[in-house]
Formats: sequence, structure tokens, C-alpha cells
Amino acid sequence: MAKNLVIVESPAKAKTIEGFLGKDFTVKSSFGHIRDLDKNKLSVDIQNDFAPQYEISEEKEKIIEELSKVAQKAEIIWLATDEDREGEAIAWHLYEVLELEKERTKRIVFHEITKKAIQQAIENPRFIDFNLVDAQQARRVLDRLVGYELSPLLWKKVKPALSAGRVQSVAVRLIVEKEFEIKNFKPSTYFRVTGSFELLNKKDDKAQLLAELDHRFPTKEAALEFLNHIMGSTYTIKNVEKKPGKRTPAPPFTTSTLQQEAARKLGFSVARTMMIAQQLYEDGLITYMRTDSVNLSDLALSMAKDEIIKLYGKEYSKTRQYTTRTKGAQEAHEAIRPTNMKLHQAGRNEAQLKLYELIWKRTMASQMSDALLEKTTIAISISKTNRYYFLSKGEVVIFDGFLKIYSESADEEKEEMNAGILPSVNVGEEIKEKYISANQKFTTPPLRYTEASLVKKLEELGIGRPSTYAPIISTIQKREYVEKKDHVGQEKTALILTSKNGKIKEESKIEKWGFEKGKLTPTDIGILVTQFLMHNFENIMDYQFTARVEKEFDEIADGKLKWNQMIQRFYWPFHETVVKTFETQEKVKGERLLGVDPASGKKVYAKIGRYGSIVQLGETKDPTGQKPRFAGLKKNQSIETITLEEALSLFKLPRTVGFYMGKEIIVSTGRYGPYLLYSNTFYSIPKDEDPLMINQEKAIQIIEEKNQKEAAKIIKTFPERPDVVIQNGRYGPYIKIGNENIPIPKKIDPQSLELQQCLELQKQYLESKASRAESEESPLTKKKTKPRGKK
DNA sequence: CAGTGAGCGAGCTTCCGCTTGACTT
Repeated sequence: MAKNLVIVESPAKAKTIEGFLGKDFTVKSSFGHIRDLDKNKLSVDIQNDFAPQYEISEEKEKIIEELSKVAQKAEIIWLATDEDREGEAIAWHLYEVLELEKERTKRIVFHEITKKAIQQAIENPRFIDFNLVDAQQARRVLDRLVGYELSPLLWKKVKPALSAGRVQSVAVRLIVEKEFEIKNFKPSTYFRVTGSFELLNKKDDKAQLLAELDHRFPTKEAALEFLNHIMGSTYTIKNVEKKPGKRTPAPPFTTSTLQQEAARKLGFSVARTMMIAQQLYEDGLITYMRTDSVNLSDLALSMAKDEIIKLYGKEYSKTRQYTTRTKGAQEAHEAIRPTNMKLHQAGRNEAQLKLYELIWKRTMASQMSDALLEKTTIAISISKTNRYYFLSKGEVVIFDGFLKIYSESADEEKEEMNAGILPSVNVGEEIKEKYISANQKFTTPPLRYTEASLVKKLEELGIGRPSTYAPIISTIQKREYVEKKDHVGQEKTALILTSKNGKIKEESKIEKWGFEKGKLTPTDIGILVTQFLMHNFENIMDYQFTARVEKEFDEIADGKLKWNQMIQRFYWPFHETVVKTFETQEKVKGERLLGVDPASGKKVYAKIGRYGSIVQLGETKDPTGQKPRFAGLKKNQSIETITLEEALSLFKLPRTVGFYMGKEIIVSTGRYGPYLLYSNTFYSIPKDEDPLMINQEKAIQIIEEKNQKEAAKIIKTFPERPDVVIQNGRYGPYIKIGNENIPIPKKIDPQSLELQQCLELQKQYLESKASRAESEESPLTKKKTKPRGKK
């Protein structure tokens, strides 16, 4: 057994480090935090100075056991968790849980995983920084108090199973406010004038000049007046201006910028980017993928330099060290970069290859020279006016520098007329008009957030951490506060006025306006909850709230403030508001009166029901005792925008569409969309079918198709026991007995199974399940913690 | 994953940040 035990957070990191240290060192990993507050209760003792009650979750038991075994035999335990608040806390929890003695515990930190950095760390140990630990405890307790007091308030006042928190509620607010900005946006229109000219002294294709007038006109009349006014003008080169320019590469990737670029360039979702990056990291191809630092190690800098010089030459190399300016960055790691810059391609599938290439290029580019440009502006004078000029702008790359391999993408494409090379012209030279045209344009509303642009915004506000960006996006969608949605926008008619050969021609063109695909859009419930929280908890919903508490966490870390004192100051006014809201706020329903149903004379409302947005026909408290009718909204409808007519058509369901083999077919719509009910079985209606339009023929087709698919799944049935069926499922063949599913071991051919064997397998399966459940109840485990992951 | 919605009342839901496999019908 080795004399030294080093504990880091990630197992992949442990593996790498073990190689750097001699055989006297064993390196193990804590797999992140080893204990936390029990998620089934508040676990903060408010009366006792907010003492947190920590608990080791079931999945961490094994890790602790293992670490404890090795720690007991080691002479020195090196706590090498990340150098930030969370890392310090993990070190402290390890110290406590493993019951380490101070004399044989050393705390070390390193920012990069190189032999040199680690040896240096070993030579400069310290002890646990309890102020930093306290800052983490304050962060943890604050988040728990906010989350676990606000969420129940929402269950009571809005809808069960909702949630609120310091981070997620502000993320939803951003999306809700963007939606209102767009809703309230009043587009204005303007006319942009462009001219196309020919050079008289040259006769090749390049003898053309495209230019834009340095003025835009607000109305069609003004544009027409101008076109008429300048008709018959001569055009002369007034001025040629050449200015040098340069472009500088973007810094290497952090989690947030990687997510943004992978979304823009590769179309990856934030979660997919992180999953693929994790795979690359585990294969040792890239450095750690959850980081807010743009720092590169000396080793990385020199590797990049060598590679750039080798590939492109000395003039392309420029060593740069970037500084992190992100709010609240903790810089426990390097930027995301390839571990070996000489490796130009890596990955085991296409997605990995693409992401690796992106990271390699970005890292290389960050160490390359600026691109040098020449910007040329040609001004053209108009003989019949001296108020305005036409300007032609061109940009030529003189030295490509980093642009040779990489240029960053933007969310919004700028509307500019930048030609590449402009023809050479002389001042005073006359040029010939081909045509002048005025194109109508509309100002566009702000763009809705994508996953990646939301991450960018959150990072700017200092809200959330690299490890939580992807989970935040998943949470706010799981709670149905926001959804990804396409927006068709509007079609607008844009005028084109073209002046050519002394005549003005008027044409029009249909333009799509406000069209967006797959953008984060608030739901009714998201809007309602945001308004509720804004009204009652303005402080927590403030975009600066996190920044303010972070400042106090820093003070705690500096030893200038006691953590429970900070929580004390925050908690009591907050808690009072929670109590007051519980007592005084009415339940929020978001009810909107749509009008009166002409058939029944009853009122129609849209509001939030227990399971989402609904429309209601009639009163809930009707004096005659009549009950109202309800119907759920369709996917693309919302309380805000639904019309009376649309609401009334929702009440047309359920209805009988016809009969099939003597039995009735009913069409209706439920929690998971429209369905057919036939012979006590549900049949989902395909998305592209309108449930109101479905006829008997179509319904029978849907029923038949599903029945055939079901039949194809069945491998074997037993006439004597109709409840026992052998089927093919997503995870291979299984036996269905009543409502129970029993997997069939791979070595058994499902076709060969007899009824008796099926029942035997069931018995075995239930026994092994029972014994597994028993082993879960180890004496150390208090509560079962569900593993995180898929739905 | 199941096909509701009032209102009653049982019992349930929930936070943010660190980190990976185990497990699905």
C-alpha cells in the first residue's frame, strides 16, 4: 500500500495524475461532492444558527468506504480538489467524513494537469481554508432556503410540483421578458438606397461598383422624391480612402463559449456538446470541459507555438495569454483545449471528430497572429445634389493570420454591403449609372433566446456555473416554464423602387419577418409564475441578486463576514414575505374571459388548470348547480392569444367519429395529445392529423396500423394463460405477465420458452429484485436517493 | 407515460453545484 493518498474530484483526472507521481502515491477520486443536504427535507436548522444537516447519499457510500480503506493505511492524505469554493468544501467534507487527523492531512491545489504543476503543488501544501468552506456553506444554505420555501408557495398558489430558485427563476424571467419585448415591438420601416455603377474606362467584369447612399428615407414618398430629384445625374468619384484594420482571435474555449460555438457551427444542443466533450475528456484528448477560465498552461502555449510554426510559419505565431473577465469566475481549471496540440484530428465518431476539430482550431487560432486588413471606402458624388453621397465599402485581407483556420460565428448577421476587393478608381473619374434602387426594409424585433444564447446571457450576469448551464436549460423545460418553439412570424410586403433609364419602376416582394426556429419561448405557466414571483419577490428575481450575494460570499471567504450572520440577514425578511404571501395572496389562475358561447349563452374562459392551460365553458359556481365543461389547449395555443372561436372548437371533443366492427370510435384529446378510444384501448393520433377533421375511414386506418405493430411485437402467447405474453421491447425480448415486465436473459432463446419456464423466470426475477432492495437498506443509509439522469 | 380539469383532503412535489455510471420495457 502506497504511503500517500491523493484525492481529486474526477476519476479521469486521477488516472492522469497517477502517471505523474511515483509508486509511493495512490490517486483516488471523490466523484464530486460526497455529501449534501437531504433532499427530502429542509435540512437547515433555522433555530440553531442555520446549521446544515449533511447526509451521505447512497451512491456515495461505496466511494467513501473505498477512500476510507485506503486513507487508513496511508501516511499522508493530500486533498487535491479544485481551488474554488466548491472544491474547498469537498476537501473539508472529506476531512470530516474520513475522520482524518490534521497532522497527516495536506491541502494542495493545481490549475493545470502537468507533472511540473503537480510537483510544485506537493512542495507547497497548506491546510483547509475554513473561510472558503464557510462561503460555500452560505451559498448552499441560501440556495436551499430560497428553493425550498418558494417552491411550496408555488404549489399552493399556482400549481403542484412547480419549482423556483435563485438561478432557474431568473433564467425563466429572461425568456419571459424577451417575449414581451417582442410582443410590444413596433416595427418601423425605412428605404435603403443602393446604386449600381459601371466604370467607363474598363471593360471587364470587375468594372462594377455597388454603393449605398449615406442616408435612409423614412417613407415611400421621400424615397420617390429623391429618386426623381437625382434622375439624370452624373456620378463622379469624390474620394478614395484606405485604412488599415486588424482582427484579433477569440480567446480559447470556456464551457459557455464552447456551447455557443458548437450550437452555431455544428448545431449541437448544449447537453449534446457537454456529453461529447465529456467523452473526449475521458479519452484524455481534451482538458476539463467545465471551466470558466481562458487561461492556458505554459506547456500548452509552447506546444501551440511549435505546431503553428511547423504548419504555417513563424509569422503566424503570436503567443497570447488571455485574462478571464467573466463575473464570478473561479478559474479552478485551464481553458478547454486539446491535451496534445500535435493531434489535429481525434474522436471515435463524427460528432467527437467535429467537436475536437472545433476545439483544436479555436485553441490554435488563439495563439496566432492578428489578421491584417485594408478597408477601402469610395465616395461617389451626385451632380444634382450635394447633400448625400454614395459610399462603396470594401475589405481586403492582406495577411490572414488566425483567419487561416478559424473565425468566430455571430448570433446575428449584420446587414452590411461589404464587398471584397473594390476596383481601382481615380478621384475625379466619372462613372456610369446602371440603376438606382430604393428598397423598403423593416426594423426587426429582438431575437428570442436559443439554449446557447441564454447560457451566454446567464454567464454575463454571473448566474449559474459551468457545471450547471446544461442542467438549468433542462430544468426550466422539464417544469414546462419554457419550450422550444418555431415562430412563423409575418409576411410583409416590401416595396422596391428602381430608377433606370430615366424611368422609375415600382415592384413589391413578400418578405418573411420575425421567423424563428426552435427558440426558447415561455409557456402560460412560465409567464404566470414569473409574474407571481416578480410581484412578491422582486429582490430574488433581480438580475443583480446573484451578483450581490456573491459579493457577500467573497467577504465570507476573506474572513470579513460570518456566514450564518449573512444568512440571518437575508433569511428573516425573506421568510416574512413568504409567510405573508401564503396568507394573503389569492391562488393565481391567469384567468381570461374570452366571450360568450352563442349556442349555450355561457361564458368561456381560458385559465391554468391542474395539468396545464385549459378553456372553461360555464361558471364553476353556477347557481343552478350545472358543472362547467373543460378542454385542454392544443400545443401551439396559449391563454394569452387564444380566441373565442378557437376555444369553442376545443369543446367539440370528445366526439364519436364512427364505428368499426360494431364498436364505437371516440376521438378526444388528453395529457399527451389527441387520441382515439376504441374497444377500451387508446390509439395516439399522429401529430400532423387534425383531431377535428378525422373521419371514420382514417380512424380505422390508425387503429389497424397500431394493432398490426402490436401484433408484430408479440413473440409467443399461451392459450391457457392469456395474461402471459412474450414480447419484443426496446431493450430486447421480455415476458409480460399482467402488469409486470420480466427481462429474458440473453442466452435464452425467447421462442423456446414454455409457460412453466416463464413463471420460473418471474419467480427468479422477483427474488433478485427483493434481495437488491434489501442490500439498499444498509445501516449507514438513511434515505434513498434516486440516481439522476434521464426522464 | 396515461387520457384529468370544481372542491375536499390525503400525500407527493422543490434548490444549486460537484462528479459519473446504473438502469430502463
